[in-house]
Amino acid sequence: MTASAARTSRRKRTGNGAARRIDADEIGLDALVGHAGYAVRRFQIWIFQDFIKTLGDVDIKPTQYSVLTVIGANPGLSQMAVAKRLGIERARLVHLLDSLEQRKLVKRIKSKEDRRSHALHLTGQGETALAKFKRLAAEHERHVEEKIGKANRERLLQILAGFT
Amino acid sequence: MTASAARTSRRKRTGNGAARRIDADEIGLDALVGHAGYAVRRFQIWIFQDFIKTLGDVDIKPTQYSVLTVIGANPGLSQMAVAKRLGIERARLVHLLDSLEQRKLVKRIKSKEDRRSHALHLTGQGETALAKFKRLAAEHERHVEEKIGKANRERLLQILAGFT
DNA sequence: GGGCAATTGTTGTCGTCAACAACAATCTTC
DNA sequence: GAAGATTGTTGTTGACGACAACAATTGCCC
Repeated sequence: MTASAARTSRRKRTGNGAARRIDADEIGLDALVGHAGYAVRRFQIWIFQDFIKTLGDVDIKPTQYSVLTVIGANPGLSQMAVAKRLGIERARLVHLLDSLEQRKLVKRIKSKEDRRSHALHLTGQGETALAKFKRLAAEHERHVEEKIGKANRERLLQILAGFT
Repeated sequence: MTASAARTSRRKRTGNGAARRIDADEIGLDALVGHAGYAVRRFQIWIFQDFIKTLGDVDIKPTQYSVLTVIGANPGLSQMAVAKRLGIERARLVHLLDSLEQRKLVKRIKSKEDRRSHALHLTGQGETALAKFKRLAAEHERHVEEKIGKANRERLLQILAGFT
């Protein structure tokens, strides 16, 4: 049916149609190639793994990094505002902030304007730590460049700019 | 510090530095813009949601679709081969196939060459169903085109071709 | 050719994460 | 002031990846 059915293999046993011993890279994906979602999913897995590995020493994962970055750039934000901006549920953000607060990177300050909400700030430690995280994140970004090419990375960011 | 700190708001109360009432779209992302991983993650969320919605009537999710497509294009594959090719763990694939087999889309046939393994095939129902799924998936792909542009989608697939 | 390592499918556990629902405290609105 | 909305919190559920253990079977090695 497809081209892959005619390929050879380490232990070929063609003819009866049953199980041949084949390698993963000779399996045809057929319609799957040409699906943006599939390519994006695989790429996203790769990129997250590299991020986690590159920031492994400081134990910061992508979501934590995004939270710290947004708070650093917008001190005093409420949890609701951060959650909405990053597309995180506020229930999830609670635990994320619990962890970051325990590590003394972030502090929740009771707002006086709205006593329901917390104004989020980086601690002193948090600021210097974030600076280091950003350096490591830049290193990770260089890995992306090495993987797909500098120009392609630029183009990718341009294409997906509407989703930030 | 950042430009966003000087912006206005619905209920501005600048000066004391505490909580202002601000909208999500006026929060600066600072360093987050320019991170490929963040853009890709947001895009992937959007694209999966659209896929799930578009294939909602037939209740097929992206992973199920990828499994059916690979089996359809390579009949007789073992579970191990499918798992390796799609980057799914074989433990996870067990449940996926249980579900697809219950829905009479896929059948596991005991292989005679290697009695440990199962040769995976689509059923008759599975073939006609997959044809329908592919039509819906093509519709989803058109949504992607409308979102980012036809040329950009092509370029995206080209850039990420190495991850399929 | 007999024994040992590797592979395949399966089951189970653990930790992460998104999606909800419910709740108390507080704010907004009328 | 009362009713409804919002904020942070807690808890539950289900999907998912990573791992480990296991039986059945195969491949390999001496």
